Amino acid sequence: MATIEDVARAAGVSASTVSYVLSGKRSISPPTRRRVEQAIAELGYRPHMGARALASNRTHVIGLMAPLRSGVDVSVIMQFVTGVVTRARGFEHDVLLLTQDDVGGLERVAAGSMVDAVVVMDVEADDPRIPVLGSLRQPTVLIGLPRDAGGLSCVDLDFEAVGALGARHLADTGHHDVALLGSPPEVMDRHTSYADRVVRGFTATASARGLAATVEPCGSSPAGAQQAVDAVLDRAPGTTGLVVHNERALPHVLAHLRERGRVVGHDTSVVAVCPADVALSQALPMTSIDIPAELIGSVAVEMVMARLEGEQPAETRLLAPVLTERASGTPGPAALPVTP
Amino acid sequence: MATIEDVARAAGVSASTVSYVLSGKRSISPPTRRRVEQAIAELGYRPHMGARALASNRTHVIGLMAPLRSGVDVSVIMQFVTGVVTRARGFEHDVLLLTQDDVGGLERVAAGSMVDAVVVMDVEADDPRIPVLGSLRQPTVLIGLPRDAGGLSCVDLDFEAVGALGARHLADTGHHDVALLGSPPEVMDRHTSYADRVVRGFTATASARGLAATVEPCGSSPAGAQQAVDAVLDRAPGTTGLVVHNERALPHVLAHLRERGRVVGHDTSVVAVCPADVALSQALPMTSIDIPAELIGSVAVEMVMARLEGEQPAETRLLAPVLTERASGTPGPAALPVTP
DNA sequence: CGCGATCGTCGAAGCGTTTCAACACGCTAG
DNA sequence: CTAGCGTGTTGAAACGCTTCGACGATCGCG
Repeated sequence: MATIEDVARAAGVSASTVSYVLSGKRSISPPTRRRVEQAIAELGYRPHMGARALASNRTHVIGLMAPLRSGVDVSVIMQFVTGVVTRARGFEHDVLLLTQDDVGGLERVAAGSMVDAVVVMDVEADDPRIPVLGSLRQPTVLIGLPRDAGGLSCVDLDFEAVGALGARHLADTGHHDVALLGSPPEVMDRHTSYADRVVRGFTATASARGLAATVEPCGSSPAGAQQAVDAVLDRAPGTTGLVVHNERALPHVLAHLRERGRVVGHDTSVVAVCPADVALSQALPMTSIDIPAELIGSVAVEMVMARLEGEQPAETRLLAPVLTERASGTPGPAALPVTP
Repeated sequence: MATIEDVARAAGVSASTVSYVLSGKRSISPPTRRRVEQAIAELGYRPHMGARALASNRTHVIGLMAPLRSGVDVSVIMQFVTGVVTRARGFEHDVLLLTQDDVGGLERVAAGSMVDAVVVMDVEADDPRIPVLGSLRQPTVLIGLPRDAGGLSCVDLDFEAVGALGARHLADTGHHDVALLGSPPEVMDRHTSYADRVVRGFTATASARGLAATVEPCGSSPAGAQQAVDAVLDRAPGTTGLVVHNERALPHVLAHLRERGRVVGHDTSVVAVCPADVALSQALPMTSIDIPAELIGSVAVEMVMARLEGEQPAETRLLAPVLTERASGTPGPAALPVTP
């Protein structure tokens, strides 16, 4: 491997000059710059990142902690990761991947100076990683909204607004009896931040609009979905509008609604909360509230990068949800007052 | 941050002694070792990985190139990644994540000595990354089976055996008219290695067993699945046994078979080729040939690690597929010779 | 015409490890 | 009693880069 010295020699300059050509931190005369650049090209020189990190205290790597256990909303996770990696590359950074359960890993890579900054996904209401993150010297951004961010920056979809938007849309299209099929029971019980927030937004807006609202957790398996649908339809048979916030259960919910004689998009409205591609790959194109996971990932990187330059104060950014109408929506009873 | 010098001072030894305690490359007397370990604990010392990489030429990081574009078999990809990261941690290594399209990234991280080794996922029959990988000084393992590995090591599920196993199972359970619903047309056309191999194994074994076999690409969308099912059933209405090798299309294939009056697990046998968790989360628990993605990922790491120590010759490992019978299988006509 | 400012370049001092050669010490064997 | 050996420890030299301070040259200006 060619070193900076080799390049310097080939270009007839000193190593520091080469370094300045590379970093642009000092002005270099055009002819010198040209000679250096040519030498770099000829030798195929690549700076040794370890040496660079040692000298400059910058690794050009950011750590990303992602929930790799398969199961929950895989495609959302992939999109987060894609957003993070892609945006990081835009800042000339690479991404070191940590698994969710490897809590010690955060301390390890941070204290070992393997990363310049850290992004953590899937943060829960009372996340045990928050104190750890607070003690790192690297800037940190959380994807998710913990109860107490402990002075850390956060970014997330505004899930409370998601719930509200779902309820509002159903109300606006004439539904009166509505239900939210939420996350799996275990997620609900864990009080994963987003699950609670959706419920809160949904029930608040439903009651403000005078709707009769039911909330039911919903397992991701066919059986779980069936059970949830049954629970809602048995308890409130008049339900005509549903918000479904469980990507994996969605197909099974649709299937079971059908089995119970409901025709989605005709006598029953379903609003899915999921990434657009998932909404489109159902049996019926779903009216949905998008989870812009890739965008959130890239915003997270931007925030963390900003903190890597100047000292920014902690900040929380909640992205406004957007609803797209597709085939699974239909006017509810109140929209057709004359029909019995 | 405490440095190795701080630790040395606190323990009353030299820096090199601390280094040897850490690496175990030289014997250290028990009392000294104890003092050093205590100093490390007290100071919360963590070696600076950049410095270590510079001095030792080992980063303790492996590069992983993964197809992050969401869409194709997300859960399989996640499981690969999980397998790689988890196993790498077992070897005290971390994982740097590269996206599939960032071909230059390979050269960048390798030449910049950011990684000790590279694992590349989703390798195609004629993959443009192979020549690049061949020129790296770091050991490399491909997940997938290119036409010409160019002297690189590979690991993959034996997809030819998968196709054969599917056909054999259907033959053994008495089916005569069988079909393979394969990957999406674009994947087939790209001659992605595994798609071709499944087809080859399936048709060869089917014809060896005297079956009438149809092969049909199958898009992942509801429409694509429907079309594929229609194509098979229209062309060969007597088909009673299906192998489906498309995780995303699977639910739609099942739904459409049902719409066409087929009762899977009763008059029609379906063997899914997919990870076990996907097989279990269908409307009906699927008889399936597992794609042990996590295992493959961890094997890839083991291979690359072996190459990091001694010089191993290139090697190709194909994992034997395993079929698990569940509810979607049923005896075919030949198994009931007396019934008309 | 001389003076200070500006520009481009350089030498050297780190950055925090690893590792090699060497050394001190206490033993054993001759 | 000493030569020789093994064991545990050390000092110093890398590793490849960044960056600070300094220096000579060039320039504008009074």
